[in-house]
Amino acid sequence: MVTINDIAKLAGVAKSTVSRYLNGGSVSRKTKETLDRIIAETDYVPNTFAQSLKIKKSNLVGTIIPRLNSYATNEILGSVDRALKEKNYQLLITNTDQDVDREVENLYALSRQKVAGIILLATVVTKAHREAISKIGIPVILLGQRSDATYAIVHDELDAGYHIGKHAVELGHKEVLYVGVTETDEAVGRLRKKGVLDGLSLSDDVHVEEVVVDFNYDKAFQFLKDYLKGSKATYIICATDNIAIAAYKASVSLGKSVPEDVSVSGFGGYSITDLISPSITTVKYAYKEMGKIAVENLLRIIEGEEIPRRITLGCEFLPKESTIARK
Amino acid sequence: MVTINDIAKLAGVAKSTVSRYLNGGSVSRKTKETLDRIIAETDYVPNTFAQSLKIKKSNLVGTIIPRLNSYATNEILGSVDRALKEKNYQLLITNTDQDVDREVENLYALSRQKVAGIILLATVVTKAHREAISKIGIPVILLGQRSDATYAIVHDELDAGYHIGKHAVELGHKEVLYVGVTETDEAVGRLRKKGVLDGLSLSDDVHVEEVVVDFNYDKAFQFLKDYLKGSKATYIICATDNIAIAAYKASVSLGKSVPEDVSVSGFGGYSITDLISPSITTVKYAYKEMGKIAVENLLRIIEGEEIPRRITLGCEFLPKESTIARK
DNA sequence: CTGAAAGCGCTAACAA
DNA sequence: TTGTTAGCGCTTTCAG
Repeated sequence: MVTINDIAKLAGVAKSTVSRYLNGGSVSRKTKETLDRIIAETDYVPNTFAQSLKIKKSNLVGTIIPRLNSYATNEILGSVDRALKEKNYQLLITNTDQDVDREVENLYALSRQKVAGIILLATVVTKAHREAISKIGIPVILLGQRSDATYAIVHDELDAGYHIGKHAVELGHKEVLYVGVTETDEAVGRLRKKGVLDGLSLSDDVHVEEVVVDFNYDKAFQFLKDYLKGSKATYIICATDNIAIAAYKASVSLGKSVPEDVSVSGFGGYSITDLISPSITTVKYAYKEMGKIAVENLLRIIEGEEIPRRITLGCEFLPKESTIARK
Repeated sequence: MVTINDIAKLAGVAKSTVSRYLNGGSVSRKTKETLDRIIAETDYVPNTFAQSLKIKKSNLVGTIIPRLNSYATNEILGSVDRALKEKNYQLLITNTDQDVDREVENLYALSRQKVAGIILLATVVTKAHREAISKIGIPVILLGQRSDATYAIVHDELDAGYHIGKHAVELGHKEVLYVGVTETDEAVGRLRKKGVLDGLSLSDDVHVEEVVVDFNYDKAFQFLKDYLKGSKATYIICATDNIAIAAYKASVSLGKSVPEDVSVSGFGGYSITDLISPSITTVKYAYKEMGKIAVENLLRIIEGEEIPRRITLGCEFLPKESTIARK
């Protein structure tokens, strides 16, 4: 391995000169040319550990995600990655497999790696999270959940829910089933549902039934396949697109057709909602934008600038075949 | 920031003793207890840069992937991550957005980060790849493509293709359309197709037409929507599940029903093949196993052990509704 | 513009 | 078992 010392010797200068050259300091024209040549010849690359050890920070940005195979996660990660690359940072991804404790563990693990900042796709924010965030002393941006513990970028869940609730009312549905997720998930479990109920309350004779399922497609499907037998709902509002697809499949398996017998909608704007027939009504979130803004702001915090503690991103209502009869 | 020196002073021992304690060397019972306490009190964590600088290797393993939002990638990455975590390694993911040049760039970028090893989900292996691999002097495992440049774990593409070809023949199809991808992709473009043609040749009066499309769903769909107008094929064999879905959608948009008018199948075993109706006949690859073995072997190489240069993973043929009339 | 020297936090001989 | 010492490769004063 060739080091800065080797380069210095080869060039007949001190290593501090090489360092200056490397970091854009002033060097004479002649020294620059020699160094240009020698570095090219030797394929020298600085040792990032030595650099980081010295300057006490790395070019790594950590992310903590609940799972890899999720449309939302992928969209966000993709744009985070792109934005980071532009700024010469490397993405360090840690996956928690939906285990909340591991979110906290990873917060500490990433701090040990001395990442410059952390982007946390949180599901809940517990006391342990707050403690970790304050303890590690590294900028953390929360995505999808709000908390006073740190900066957060969130979707407008209330508005998203409201769109769907209103949609159901406008279509004249009276029996609605809301298939939600645990309320410990503040954003998806509580706010999204609240928005839906707000929208539904535009009419006073809508009857709403509520159930809670797992985020996981298979589990949701297994549950609904049974549950829907006893349901007389004409509109099933699901808290995510995955659950919506499970509800659709479950309905079909019970001999009901969508949207003729029962309407189904989700949230998220996953591309799969267009791939199946009928296409699924949904609300599209600004995942790409979220990732981009997260990076921009994180780097800003790292530079010591101020940014807003809360940013709320808009969403887009996309009515499709699953709630509106096909032509 | 608390360092090993602080701990040493607090405990009244030399830092080498602390280091030994940290790395499982022998320390007296008494020293151990003091250190236990002090480290807990101070929340001390070793500086990974200093460690890595010293021992000249990191606990990072790099991966290079063509894109994030792919079922195959996610499956592999998930199991790689899991396996790595068990061994106390961190995953560093770099995304190339399908840009082959960036695969090579990332090889160098990862070597600069001094990753302990690299798992490369390659699409092609060019001379530049080979050069990079030999230059960086870091173990590289290739996934999905074989090359004499380094270790490789691949799917049994020939067998997979053969299954599908044979299936078409057994169903009595005479007019088959093969929708493939570029042959620069050795595994998917060439071997998979070869397997299919081998299978089809079990009958001598099958007529095969071939076209090449992009891996991208939208692009494939746009192309097929037009192309299929002039096709009289009764079975469309697609090189990936995504393309199969595009072919299915395109067929439907042309008023043909699947599988009554035309059969469609893919490769991969993506979960979406079960989500749409009709479910899509496919060949399931051992993605999870691939990731797991990749990690096991990579760590083995890092430890200096020998492993086989080539590993071929089996696949599973899954006939479904898109080629076999629904009950 | 350049060089000498100190030191980032850690590990690993080597001696005691 | 423990401490001393010498770096790992780099950046950064501080003199020159």
